[in-house]
Amino acid sequence: MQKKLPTIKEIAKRLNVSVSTVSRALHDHHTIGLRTKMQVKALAKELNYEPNQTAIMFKQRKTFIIGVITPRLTEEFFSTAISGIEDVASKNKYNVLIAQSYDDSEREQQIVETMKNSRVDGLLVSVAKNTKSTEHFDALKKYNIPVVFFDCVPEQPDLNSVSCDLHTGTIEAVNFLAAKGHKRIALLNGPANLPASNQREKSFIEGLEKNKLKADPALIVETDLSKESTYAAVQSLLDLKSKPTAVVVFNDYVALETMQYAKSKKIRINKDISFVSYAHLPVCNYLDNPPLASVEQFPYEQGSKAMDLLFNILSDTNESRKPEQIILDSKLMTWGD
Amino acid sequence: MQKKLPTIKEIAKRLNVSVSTVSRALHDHHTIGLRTKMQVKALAKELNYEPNQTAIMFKQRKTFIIGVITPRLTEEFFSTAISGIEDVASKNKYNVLIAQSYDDSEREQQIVETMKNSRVDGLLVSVAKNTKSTEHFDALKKYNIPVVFFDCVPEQPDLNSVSCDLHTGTIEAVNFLAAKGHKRIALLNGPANLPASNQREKSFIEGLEKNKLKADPALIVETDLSKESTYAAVQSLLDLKSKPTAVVVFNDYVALETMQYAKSKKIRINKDISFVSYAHLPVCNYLDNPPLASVEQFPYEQGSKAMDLLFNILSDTNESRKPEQIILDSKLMTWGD
DNA sequence: CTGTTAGCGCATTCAA
DNA sequence: TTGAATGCGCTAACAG
Repeated sequence: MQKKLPTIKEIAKRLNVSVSTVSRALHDHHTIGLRTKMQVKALAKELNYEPNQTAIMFKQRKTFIIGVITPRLTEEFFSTAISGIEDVASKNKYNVLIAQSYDDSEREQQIVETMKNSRVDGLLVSVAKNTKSTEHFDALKKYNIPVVFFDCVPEQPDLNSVSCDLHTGTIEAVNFLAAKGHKRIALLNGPANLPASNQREKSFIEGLEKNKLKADPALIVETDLSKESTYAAVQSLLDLKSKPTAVVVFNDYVALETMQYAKSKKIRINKDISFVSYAHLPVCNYLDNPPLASVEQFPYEQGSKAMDLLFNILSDTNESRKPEQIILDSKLMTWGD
Repeated sequence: MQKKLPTIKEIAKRLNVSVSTVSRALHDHHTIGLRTKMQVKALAKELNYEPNQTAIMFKQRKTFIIGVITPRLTEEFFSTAISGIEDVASKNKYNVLIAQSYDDSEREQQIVETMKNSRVDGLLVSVAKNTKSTEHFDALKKYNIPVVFFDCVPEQPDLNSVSCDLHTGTIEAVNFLAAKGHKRIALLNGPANLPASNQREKSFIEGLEKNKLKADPALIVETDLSKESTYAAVQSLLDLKSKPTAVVVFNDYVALETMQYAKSKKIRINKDISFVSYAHLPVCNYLDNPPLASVEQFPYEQGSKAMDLLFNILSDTNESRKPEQIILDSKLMTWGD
């Protein structure tokens, strides 16, 4: 329970002026006398007056709070994205409320409900993996709470979103390997039901074709992202009569497990088989054998741009603004300085 | 700007009852007729009525928001701690507002100000490295906003805090190395002005003594945590006539750099020189040569216990509650399953 | 330039 | 069991 703090009423009483005068003085309203303004400000400072934000939220129907929902914080991708969000938000005097869905659609739905009730001014969401429908977000429209999706964006038109197109990076990855002379390049992909997986596969095949390599279906395998599933997928590649000499892996985490497993099978990393991945985690810098390269998806930029977009929407008086999809290009990068 | 939503007044009008009746009905107040209660609830559901949290915050002088300030989110330690906080908070219907100080004391101060103005019910803080004074937190007492510090706790009595005592883990670390036959054990410590460094050094020396090893001052070196400084510190150890055979390193990040540098100097990791560290980052699992062991500081537990403590303080009617310092024991751990 | 007044949505005290 | 009235702190429309 908050303590009782000085209010404009208090200041008004002491100065024998009206509350509106005090309010105007504190806001540098143009219809205020310089003398009274000075007096009011002086007393305000003396009393350590601070406007009661909750009263302002209530009155203005505006909380200056942005809600952010991500699957988890501990994944560096998301904490970096949130840093981007927070930096932009704080520059605009907004606060950031966070919650984790743990990739659980139901929990996500519940969080949306909470955020709605606490009257956030807007929402930034990277959806849970198993979120298929966007119904629980549609409800927010009725409440005039704009949503901007980022990174993991629902497959649906007419949404505001910021995402990173994996196409360029994937093509670069295949080019990179092809340039090194690899002919049999495998794709260790994520679950087929993820848009992220489809994008990778599509671009991967396109990359092969561009390099006049034919796509062998046996070289495209899939993991549900669990360790066991990844191991099985890798093993299936190793079991092939004609093994791949290079693998494009779903992301760095999976790549770490993949390489660990391969190593245990006496495969020499990046010699017998080369690896390229997605995410470009800084920590791979410290590996003895990191993937040769990794597709950067710019989480900080995604976060900050999503926040920018949300602010644009919020400050847009036009009610029926067209949804905007901002798409960044991914980029193949190495860990060299 | 929020849209106009159904209010209790609206429900009251439609049902030809008073607003107070509606309010009571929705709260299952005991002085309410069953019939009217049912009617009210039915209509509330039909209209999709949701109580306006901002009005409640305003009226009740309570926001159900907890502010969390950490140096940065991208460090897994902190994002894990925040997960602990968020899990406990959401179980108690509280929301979590986050902000990063980037280890800058001034920025931290500014954030405290913002949080104070947005009337958070309480604050959880892991202070910036260069924060010496706690003045900016003292101010919060006047506003009745309790603060619980965690992990990086100011050296000052009479604070509420949750921290992890490095003593046990450090002793275990030295024992561990001594048991492996190491006689010359070095400490690559952090900046001397950090409490965290002092704790390590004190316990380190105690550990040596317990193992009847004498502490050689030349074996205690220091890094300001920058890569260059770390390299220099490592080099100074390698330059010794009588090199250490084992090093206790400030944390895993520093250890990664240390080992990378040592490797470049043809030192065989954990053969020529063994390494033990602090933090126990999961990602070290994937290194070819992780430190042999690392002192776990239980960020999730620190976060959740700090949140628990804050709730206890918040629900404590007793104004002058004694400050409580909760101290967890650290623990030396390896990355083996 | 300044004062008066109303009202945001809700909980709550006092009457009935 | 219910209603009427009040006020939380602030902004803003309107009147002077």
